[in-house]
Amino acid sequence: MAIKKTLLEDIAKELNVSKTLVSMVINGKGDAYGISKKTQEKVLSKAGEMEYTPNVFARALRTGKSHLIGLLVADISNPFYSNIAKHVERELAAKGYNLMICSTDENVEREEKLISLFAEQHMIDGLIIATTNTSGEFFSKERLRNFPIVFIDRYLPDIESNYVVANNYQGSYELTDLLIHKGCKNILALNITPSHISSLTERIKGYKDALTKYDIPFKDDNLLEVSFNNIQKDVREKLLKRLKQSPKIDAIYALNNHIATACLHVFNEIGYDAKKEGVLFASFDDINLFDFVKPNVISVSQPVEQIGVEAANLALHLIDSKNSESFKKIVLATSIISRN
Amino acid sequence: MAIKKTLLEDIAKELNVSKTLVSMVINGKGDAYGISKKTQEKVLSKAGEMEYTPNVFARALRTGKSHLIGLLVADISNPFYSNIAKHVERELAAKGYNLMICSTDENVEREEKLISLFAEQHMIDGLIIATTNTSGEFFSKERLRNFPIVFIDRYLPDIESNYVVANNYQGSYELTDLLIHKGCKNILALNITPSHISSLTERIKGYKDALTKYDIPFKDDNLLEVSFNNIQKDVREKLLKRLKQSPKIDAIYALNNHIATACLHVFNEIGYDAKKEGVLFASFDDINLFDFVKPNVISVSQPVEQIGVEAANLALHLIDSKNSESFKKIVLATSIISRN
DNA sequence: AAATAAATCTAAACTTGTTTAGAAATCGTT
DNA sequence: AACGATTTCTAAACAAGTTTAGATTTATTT
Repeated sequence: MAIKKTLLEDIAKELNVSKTLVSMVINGKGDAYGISKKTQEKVLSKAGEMEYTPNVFARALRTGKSHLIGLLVADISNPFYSNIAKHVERELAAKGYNLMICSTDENVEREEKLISLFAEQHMIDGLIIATTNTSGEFFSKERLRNFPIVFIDRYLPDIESNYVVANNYQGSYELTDLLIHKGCKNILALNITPSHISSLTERIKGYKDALTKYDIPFKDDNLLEVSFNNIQKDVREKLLKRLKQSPKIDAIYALNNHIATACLHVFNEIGYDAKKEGVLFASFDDINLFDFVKPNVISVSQPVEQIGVEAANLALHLIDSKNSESFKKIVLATSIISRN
Repeated sequence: MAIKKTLLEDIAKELNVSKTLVSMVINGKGDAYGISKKTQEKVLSKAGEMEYTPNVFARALRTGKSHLIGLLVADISNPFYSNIAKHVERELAAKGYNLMICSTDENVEREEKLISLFAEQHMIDGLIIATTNTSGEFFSKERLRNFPIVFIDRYLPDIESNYVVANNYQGSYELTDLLIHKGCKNILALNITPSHISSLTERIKGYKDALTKYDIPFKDDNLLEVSFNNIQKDVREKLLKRLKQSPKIDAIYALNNHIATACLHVFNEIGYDAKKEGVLFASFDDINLFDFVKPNVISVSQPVEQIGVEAANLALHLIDSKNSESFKKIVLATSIISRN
């Protein structure tokens, strides 16, 4: 038997005023609607006394605004995403918005279902998303066309959109450049396939362009593609095979943190000592524990906090400015952590 | 200019029936209300054709149910919590519920504010929470008394509640037991203070009881308390100091993953080689990258998936059974990962 | 003091569904 | 054909706010 909640009407009755007035005052529009200061105070104090809190559903139903922003990520257990989530949440909280985080489990269907529920239903006022979708088709739907959406981490090249991403090309280029400077000529890159994801294609491009700069020919043998659904097994298989082939590699470059972790597992399993073999190990995406893992990890660190903050503010901006001017594309610099 | 959404009424008009009927059919209550099969089919096909999706706010306003469950954690960027979140989400998705994850940033006020918003407002149907609160007072409020709440990771000893936690006592006891079996007699434990958090007090208890079992007297010098707000700095300071004192320690036991990471940073900074020093390193909470970090980490792994699944199901159970029978307390076994 | 203007407040409509109470149509029975 | 019983459907109330249009009350002007 739940306690009856205090309603606007209850306060109104207590004070012998209309609930209209109470609503206006509670929403801080007392002055705008010319409610006397004295009355405003009465209402506010009574509301406090009666522990009034508005019913979010009634409010959202009428106003079409929920003051809720959705964050959809592929996998909330990935520290890259959970760190972004933390910063988005902080930034939004400061602005009076709440964040609803959902993990799609790398499942496109689930992602689309959640977007339908949240965005089309206007359950949320805006959406921040690291999409797992391969094309922009879904987002081009009439109903979503005018919904405030901010892509993070990845964007879809076939549609115009607002996004906040790290400069994947530049980061990968610099990392490769560093490896080359450290004397590497046979850098084995491990990527995810199918790599329709913008961040990954750009990392590959940066890698290749850096090679080109130093006249190092790119060899197909030095780019292993591992299946997205089976990273661990694939990395194991292909890496083991490649390690036996010549020309011998002098660096291993994992294109994201999942692959990096998978490589570490393989090293561990076969007792591979990269240092002894004279092989450098690098990873795009930094994990703070990399500071302590055995093969030294040279990594590209993404500005996680900045991504979160910028994405939050961009989302809020889009919500405020209904007339969708131009699309905002924010590209943030990465930094190399070399851990000599 | 947002496209006009399809409403129940629109479908009703198209078919020349009442919106009541449409609502009944859409909610699968057609048979219960005796709507003819033929009409039901008409409605369903028209609804599909017009891409109808109900307004969640209107529905929630009327029914008082949102089919949304809240998950409040102190810090979503902590892999322990983000992993639980992932499993809770999976489990709930399978049951037709959505999860709303919020991170309170270890801020009690923010936690209470979010609970007020979500729970008291019935924005969510149930709450799963790793509370940062120190007492059960807030949760004893009339308004929350009958709200379905499942505590995870930590519970509040001063109130009766439903909870799903790991067996912190047993895990810590076994870990200490293992260290002793490996020859350790001076096990330095690092804990967070003030340690009102149930999980931590139980870990301490397990540690002490294991010592007692082997007639090893507990020494105050072997329990360092680091401030919650300043883990890194405190660990550094106190650990460095203790390392210089005698009797020399032969094991370092971090009572959670934050402390473990902080210890690793200190080791790194001062070039402390635990192995060479003959000191074992242990941690409550496992992180998968521990597999690769330099001082071997002996850890207690919590059944993250199980915690998530059990918490989700317990929450759903509480939502269904309004009459709050007895409180369910689920305590799950941990496992030791010794990484010799 | 009447007329006009300004300040303060309110009744009713509105948001979009769900549910209740009851109407209309169909059927079966004598 | 009349009656009640079923079957099928609907109008209106309801959830709890916000907003609009307009009503009162008070103040100002002549």
